[in-house]
Formats: sequence, structure tokens, C-alpha cells
Amino acid sequence: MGADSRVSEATIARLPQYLQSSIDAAKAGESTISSDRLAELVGVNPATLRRDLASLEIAGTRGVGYDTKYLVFEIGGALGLNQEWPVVIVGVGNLGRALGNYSGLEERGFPVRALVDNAPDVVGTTVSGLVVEHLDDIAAILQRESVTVAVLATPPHAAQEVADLLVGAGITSLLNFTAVAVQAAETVEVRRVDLATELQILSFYQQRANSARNGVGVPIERKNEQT
Amino acid sequence: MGADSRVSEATIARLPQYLQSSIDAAKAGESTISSDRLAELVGVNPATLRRDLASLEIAGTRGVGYDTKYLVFEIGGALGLNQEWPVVIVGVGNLGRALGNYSGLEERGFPVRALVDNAPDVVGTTVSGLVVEHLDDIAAILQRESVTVAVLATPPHAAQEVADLLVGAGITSLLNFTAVAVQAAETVEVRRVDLATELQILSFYQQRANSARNGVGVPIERKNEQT
DNA sequence: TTCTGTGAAATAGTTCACAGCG
DNA sequence: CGCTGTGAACTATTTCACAGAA
Repeated sequence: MGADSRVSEATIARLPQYLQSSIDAAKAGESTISSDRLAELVGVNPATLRRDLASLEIAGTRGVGYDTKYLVFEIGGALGLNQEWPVVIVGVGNLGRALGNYSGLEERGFPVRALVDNAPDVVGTTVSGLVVEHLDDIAAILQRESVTVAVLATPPHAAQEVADLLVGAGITSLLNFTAVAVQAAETVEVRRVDLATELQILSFYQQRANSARNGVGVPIERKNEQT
Repeated sequence: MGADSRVSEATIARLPQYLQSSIDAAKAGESTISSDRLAELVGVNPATLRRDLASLEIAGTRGVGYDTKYLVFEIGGALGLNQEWPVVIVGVGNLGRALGNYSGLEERGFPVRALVDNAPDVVGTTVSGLVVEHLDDIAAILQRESVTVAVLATPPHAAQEVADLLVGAGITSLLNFTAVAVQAAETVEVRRVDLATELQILSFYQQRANSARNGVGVPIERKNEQT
């Protein structure tokens, strides 16, 4: 019953997009959607989509497609979205503050229940309705708020140390917003998201496109204006 | 000369991390670093790292390792970081505001040169030192500020429409922070980053780990307390 | 007849293991 | 002697193409 652990990582990474597009389709009144259509919305190959859904044991109807509400229910369930996942934001600098003020988290099932820092001039201040607490109290805070998910937004040099602390205090999922990778025990799930990383990747591609346009390292393409 | 286009996508996605750890090592005074050490810092297999660098034609010294400064120079160059990439933030809601206030962008070579929205009550206000301009003027703004990179932070329902507008106005790289995928011409590089997506993936893994702990769908593990 | 579900082929990416350079 | 660079084996993922269900 339910998703078995043969769901590939690549598949998992696509599920949130399938979910979002299924929600959109359901809201738009489409009761059913074909793999071709949904794949187009998400930007993947239809065969990939069908295989992904099959790996979650989500079945469609031949000749018809997938039931949108069923998709929302099943994908949401696979992602664990039938429960809330309260989070703590650790590091209330520029970035932590921005994340604390971002209402999108709460709206999508990840309410921010506490803000934590260790700088005396920050602890005790109020940010988006929450009083910033001290990192030293983290274990009690996690207990009190039933939080197992942390968003790490410290300065990079403190990231590993704070991550160790969080794991010791009972965090089992860590979303790392710092510029550096952090290590943690196998039992802790860690993902890293970094704005600058994404932009750097974009600039790589942009630069490559520019070189290609100038013909650097690319076979010269002859204009073939006759037939 | 320089990076040829045989650099794989997986490699490209790792470059920013190699860069960051190389910078850290160089700052820490290490003039040279082995693939084993650097790979450990980043959390990849050493062979993967060596292959990645080789694909960029970045050479190490046998018996010694890689020169850290050379790494920083070459990886930075491959990523196009010898130039600044000014960006425009489109959509000054909760998220756009947060991004505008986040100083990490400027620090890492992506200065925010303009904020753009189309809501009358937002246009004309000042956010982190910039006056929010109207989306209708986007083409002129891009020209004026030499911007080719846009950060898309609109409400999801407007994302595709605004993306089309941006591309029409000359944007060639698009970092999509909305919950939905957007389509664009092949000449435009698009990446999507979504906080909730990342958290949903974490909750998938967390849920899977919880089921495993309860023995659902997993072979029962006997405690073997004798030797 | 349309659209799913999936073998089988193709492609991409990772890792081992070791020759050989400095 | 240590560490890079890389063939070769392996694993993961995508995509084609089509049988067959509704």
C-alpha cells in the first residue's frame, strides 16, 4: 500500500510540480487530464510522467487520462502533505528575516513556529510576529512546537556547527540556505538551496550561449540559403 | 580554449559548490587541495570531482592535488563570474520584497538593479533603496540597466504571461521563484527554485523514513543483541 | 480510437580500480 | 609514494514505440 521505496530520486524531485499542475487543472474544472497535457504543463516527456505515476501506483484510465482530484490526493499523500510540517528558521539575519516574512511557507503547509539566533542584539526582537529565541534553547523549542524541520539561514562559517547542534536537538530534515554544504548523519535528510548557486548556473549557460553565438568552440554553421 | 560544451548538466550543477569550497580552502591558506579532500567538503565522490574538473580542462598535479587559486580562477571563469550579472526582480510582493532585501545577491556578483511590478499601489514605492517601476516599462529598464537576467516572483497565475513579456523585452536568463513552471523559447535559459518544493521533497523523505521505522513495506529488522 | 502502462533500447551519470606522472 | 586522469563496468534515468484496456 502506498508509495514503495522504489520511487527514484528523479521522480521525487518532479512530484511537487506534478502536484501543482494537477491542483491547477482541478481548480480550472478539468476533471481528467492526459499524460500528454500534464507533461506539457510541467515540461517533461509524457512517458516519463506515466512512468513516474506508475511507480507511485497511481493509475490512469486508458483512453481517458488521469483523474485530477485523484492525482492531487495521491501525489499530496505521497509527499506527506496530509499533515502540517512546522518549521523553525535558524539564523535571523537578512535571509532568515526574509524567509520569516514570506507567507508562502505557511500557505503551503509549512508554518514557521519559531525563529532562532544566537546574537544578543537579535534574540528577543520580534520578526513577523514571533519573538526570536536563543539557539541554546533549541531542544526545548523543538519539543514545545513539535518541529522536526529546520531552515538553516546562518552565515556560512557557522553552518556546520549549527547543523550539528540542530541534529543533536532532534531535527530530522534540514533545508540549508547557506552557501556551503553541511554534513549530517544518514538519518537526517538534508537539501541545499542557494540563490547564488542558481544564478551562477544561469550565467554558465548564458555565457555558453554567448560563445556559441560568436562561434567559439562550435563548428561553423553555413547559411544554406539555397535548397 | 575554455570550457567546451561537453560539460554535463550534472557537472554544471556542482560547479558552484566546487567554487565555494575552493574559495574557502584558499582563504584558509591551503595553496593546494586533493580531490579526496575537496570532494569530502562538497560531499561527492572523488572520482566524480576529478572527472568534472577534467571536463573543464582544469588540471591538477599528480602526487599533489589542485592549486586552490587556480581552481577559483578557472571555475569562476567557467561560471562567467569575471563579470557582473545585473538582475531585475519582477513582482514585488512578499517574496520579491524578501529577495530585494537580501544582500547576498549583490555580494556574489548579481546586483539587483531594478524592481518591477504592475500593481498601482506598489509602483513608485521604495524597496531596499530602489523605486519600484512599472512592468510596462520593462524593455526600457532592461536597456537602461543592461540587465539580461530576471528573477520572477509574481503570483503563480501571472507567471507565464509575465515571463513572455520579459522574454519579449530581451531577458535571456530567467530564475523562476513561482510555484509553477514557465515555458520559454530555447534561446532562453530558465531555472525554477521553489521553497515549498524543497520542503515537500524533504517531507517525502521524512515520511518514508518514518514508515521504514514502523516497518511498513520494509523487511522486519530483528534486533540482534547477541554477537 | 484514444491514451495508459511498460518492455526494450538509448543515453546519462557514477564509481571502481589502476596505470603512470611528478 | 601520493594523487591525478581515465578506461571500463555499473547504475540510473529517459525515451521510443507499441500492445492492449476502456
